[in-house]
Amino acid sequence: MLDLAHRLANLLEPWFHQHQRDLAWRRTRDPYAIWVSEIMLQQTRVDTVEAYYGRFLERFPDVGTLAAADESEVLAAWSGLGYYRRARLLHAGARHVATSHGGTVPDDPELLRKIPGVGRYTAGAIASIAFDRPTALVDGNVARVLSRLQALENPKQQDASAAGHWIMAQKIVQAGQPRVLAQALMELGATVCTPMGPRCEGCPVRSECQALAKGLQSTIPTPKQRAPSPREDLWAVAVRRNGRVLLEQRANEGLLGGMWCLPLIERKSTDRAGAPPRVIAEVTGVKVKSVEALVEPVKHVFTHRVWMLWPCRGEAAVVDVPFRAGYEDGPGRMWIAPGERPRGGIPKVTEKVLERLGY
DNA sequence: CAGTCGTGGCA
DNA sequence: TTGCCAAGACT
Repeated sequence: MLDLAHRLANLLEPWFHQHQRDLAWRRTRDPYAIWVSEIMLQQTRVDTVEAYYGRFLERFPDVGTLAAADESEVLAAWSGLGYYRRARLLHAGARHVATSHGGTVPDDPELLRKIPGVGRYTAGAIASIAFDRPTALVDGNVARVLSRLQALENPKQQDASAAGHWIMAQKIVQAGQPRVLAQALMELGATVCTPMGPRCEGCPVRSECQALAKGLQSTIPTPKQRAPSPREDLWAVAVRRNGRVLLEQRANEGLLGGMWCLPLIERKSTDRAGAPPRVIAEVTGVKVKSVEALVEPVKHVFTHRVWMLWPCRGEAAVVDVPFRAGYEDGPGRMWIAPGERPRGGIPKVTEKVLERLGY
């Protein structure tokens, strides 16, 4: 009698060959391309990634190109994809591989793990998918599949960090073709063993599923409770000068680190006519002669907070003074005309506000 | 180790 | 409309 891992492997391999989705990153065995896809896919839906993956690889076709690029170019290519630290870590990772491995992505999980932005999951994914090395990988999909298969009702055992999952995943990927089984486990979680309304009728491993046998397929894993997102009301200040508006690059650390945004100023319940000119001058270094507030705020929901951005225009007191070349105004400051954008990264939230303001 | 970090789609 | 959450890494 085969053990569970081998029975699962024997069921998953033919199922994956027949039912896998046709995804761009499955049409290559280039470890660099697979690495890029894994970083993009972190906490991000397949449909979203598909819009970025091809363009990114055209612009940065190999490790050397990415390593040689400016960070601003990388962030520009990542704009709109979110979790921008991933892009900066990927860039740092490319430089690490270029420097320490001569531009060749290593196949050893221990070495992969040393690449910036590559954690335990991604190291396992690259090793197993790109190099067909039997290396465990547990993401949200795999954790859910394995939790249901074994009817694990303890939330600590359900988490992707649970030791039991990594042991089981290791046994499964080495019970057949690692490249196939690694993707099959995730594909099953993404298309059949979904968080809500799992399609157990079409599941290749339903005969092995203890959750289904107990009728627990919809209650495992236990939904995690999240703290409510605090709401922040901010003025999004469009300081205008000669028809251009000032953008500033945010600090490298923290939310939207390194991205280009309008200056943001805390909006107190007392002021409604716009950000106080004195505060605008303090924050931007530009004196404004008048401020005009728009009526409707732009709502932007992050994972852990909600921004209510209140656009307001401030006309610079000094006009008709020529800009410097390129309209750059010192490091991290730039004046843009309507339809124009800085070299670097622009988050969606900035695009939303600029559009509202007619830029 | 619990918190941080974007965005969009869907029930 | 609101809430949930999707191929995690890092601190």
